[in-house]
Amino acid sequence: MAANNELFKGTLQTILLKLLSENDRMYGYEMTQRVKLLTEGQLVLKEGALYPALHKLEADGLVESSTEIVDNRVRKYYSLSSQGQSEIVHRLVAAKEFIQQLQLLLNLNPAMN
Amino acid sequence: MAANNELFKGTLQTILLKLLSENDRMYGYEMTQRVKLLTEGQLVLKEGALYPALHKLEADGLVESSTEIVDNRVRKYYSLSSQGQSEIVHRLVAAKEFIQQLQLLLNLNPAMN
DNA sequence: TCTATATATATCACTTTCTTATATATATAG
DNA sequence: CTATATATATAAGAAAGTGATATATATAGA
Repeated sequence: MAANNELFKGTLQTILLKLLSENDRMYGYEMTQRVKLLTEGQLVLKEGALYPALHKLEADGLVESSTEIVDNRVRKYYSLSSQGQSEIVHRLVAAKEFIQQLQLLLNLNPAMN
Repeated sequence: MAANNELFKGTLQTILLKLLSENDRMYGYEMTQRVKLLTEGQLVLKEGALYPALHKLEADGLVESSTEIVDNRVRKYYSLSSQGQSEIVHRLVAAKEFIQQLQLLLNLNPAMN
């Protein structure tokens, strides 16, 4: 998933849910482009990570999908389920705590920049 | 490794190297206690993650170990190798970038707290 | 015309890294 | 006698990535 480091392991689902919480509906390829744009090319979502992750989120009931034909190509739109909407709230709290603990352990607190 | 979330996947090696960069020498059990103390019990290093990680760091030449008998019990001290000392610098840069990108993607920027 | 690239999704073999459980051993507290 | 703390180690299994491959359409360029 990550372009240059291993640290993003475990964060992909949260990133995808967050994208969907802001965009109502998105398709996989669109997510890869959005992330690339937001991180200025530093983080590249690979298909081998992305699609299985989306399938798992759907199997777990956190997202719903619908397939459409656009420009003669198959496109699969995802959106947050109601369960996914409550789940992303918890995931963001967990992510925030994770970042704080990691900054603490690595002495990377924002105040020390 | 983590007490309550999956996000720490991939960060364990960096945390261990950082501990050793600050402490000259530490043994495994000591690291678990140190992390527990620093995170106020929120992050618990499990043995099944810790010891294999230390063995891997040693196999990769980033740490060195020496065994001692203390209080009649075996204790294995680890310290950074010279390679480990240069590696931790890069890992901390990568961790810092990782945190910034994650904050960006999840809208968890410090300024928004 | 052919090729490369972009768009778009999917799966599979493999690797890494974790969890959970088990094992061993000593010391101390109840 | 038992539980807990100290201390290290490994093994089976799960989860989540990487890298490669496959399929299909559209477009740009040589």
